Amino acid sequence: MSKVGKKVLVVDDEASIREMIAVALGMAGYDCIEAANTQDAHALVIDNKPDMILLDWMLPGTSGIEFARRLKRDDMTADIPIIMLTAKGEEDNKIQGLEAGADDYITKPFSPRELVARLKAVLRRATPQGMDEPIEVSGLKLDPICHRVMSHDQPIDIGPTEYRLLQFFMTHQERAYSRAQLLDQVWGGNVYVEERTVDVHIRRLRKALGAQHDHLIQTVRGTGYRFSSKEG
Amino acid sequence: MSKVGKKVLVVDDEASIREMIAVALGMAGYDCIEAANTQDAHALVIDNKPDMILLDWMLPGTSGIEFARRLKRDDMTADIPIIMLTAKGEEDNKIQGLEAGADDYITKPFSPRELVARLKAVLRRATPQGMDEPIEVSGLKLDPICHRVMSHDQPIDIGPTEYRLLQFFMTHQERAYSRAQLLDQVWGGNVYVEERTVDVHIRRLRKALGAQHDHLIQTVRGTGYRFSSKEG
DNA sequence: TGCTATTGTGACAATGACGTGACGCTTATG
DNA sequence: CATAAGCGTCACGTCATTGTCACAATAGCA
Repeated sequence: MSKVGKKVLVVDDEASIREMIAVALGMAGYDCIEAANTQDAHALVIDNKPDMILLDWMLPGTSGIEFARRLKRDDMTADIPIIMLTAKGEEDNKIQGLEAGADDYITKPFSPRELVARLKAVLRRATPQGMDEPIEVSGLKLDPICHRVMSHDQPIDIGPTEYRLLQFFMTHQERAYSRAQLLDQVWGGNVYVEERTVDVHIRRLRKALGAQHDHLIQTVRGTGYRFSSKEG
Repeated sequence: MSKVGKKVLVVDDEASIREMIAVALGMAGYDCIEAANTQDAHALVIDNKPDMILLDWMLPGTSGIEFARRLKRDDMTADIPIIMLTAKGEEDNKIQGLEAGADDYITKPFSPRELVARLKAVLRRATPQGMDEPIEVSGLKLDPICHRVMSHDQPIDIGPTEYRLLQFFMTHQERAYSRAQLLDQVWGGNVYVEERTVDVHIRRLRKALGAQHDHLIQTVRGTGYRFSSKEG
């Protein structure tokens, strides 16, 4: 039934939080190792090579962000996804954390279910080969490194949300997604947004793609949307 | 008409709060059942199997947290998401509530809009869709993941009802079904539609499949229809 | 061959889902 | 501070889908 659990390193100075996370992850079939500070954590990373790290922002000693930076600088550990745990209202920290290389963040307090959901999403997204390689479909090219979309060598100007939407579609082609799934994957799990908002961004993306490529995004009536180069 | 809303159990000792929530949920298309204490609530959970529970923290008798723990301990009820209603400033309670298995919390006072939004988000996370395998019969392939029907790599365009009809047939081949059975299985149990409506959708499906595949759907005179790759 | 029950077929109005433009709000940018 | 850009929501228009009907076609049977 359950696959061999991925190893998750939890870094937090509060033992009760670690305990709660460990329980939640255990029930979801993950192996959990714990550290109370970044020094122990660093040793455990080298030692156990976990598949993912849950990292509290507020830590005594070296701050979480510094720890994240150090991991991302080392090729051996740069590929390990990091989810940052932040307290409510620390918006600035989130941005800094993401810039430091974190792959997602969760605001405390969070539910075990949400934790596992985000964790799954990040692990799913963390396909090593994918994230930085350009993707091209029938003359439409998305380059994550340049953070730019090109249509036959002509730049296409779109907003951040449309970019993430297109990136998700191009990395998950052929498959149909409901509005709810798109909100989860593109907007992030814990935002409360009307489902019809997806329609509007689909519209903006289609318009930006132009007649040349807008047929790539197909409406699946009664279900959601799909990205496919095949006609539909 | 057919959209039977999800059932939501509201547990709160103040009737006015329950009333307000019931109205808000009703307008959003949810069925709402109410309980004033955890004993009634527990009976209603067993009885009605709600899809989600809104649970006030401060309750006379068994506290909300105890109630939540009991539900999460029972396999039959452990999967029901719980949103806790807490008063402002009860930060400790929130953490305890989440540890007890609650999936989210809302701080009073809250707007109906926020309530519905959070509720949607939790329900969205709680209902992952199953990964179904594609089915193929003599060049006709139905892929539930792409939500698409292909005839020898050519997409076939059909409406949602025809899609569900075809999906049911392809997962229940070789057997004849009456119109009443098809209405049950494809339309859903408690909708009133004429039996002849099935004929019309069979017709539409056959037409969409084209001469290539329409013989797969066979008329069983006096009984109903059957999906089979064998002739006659 | 006729007769009747059953099914096929095209059309139609009502419904609902989706597309589309506009608006106000927030946040970046100068 | 002013301006611009991006975002989420709404209201309305448009079109696909749906259930129903009337009538034509067909199979089964006397």
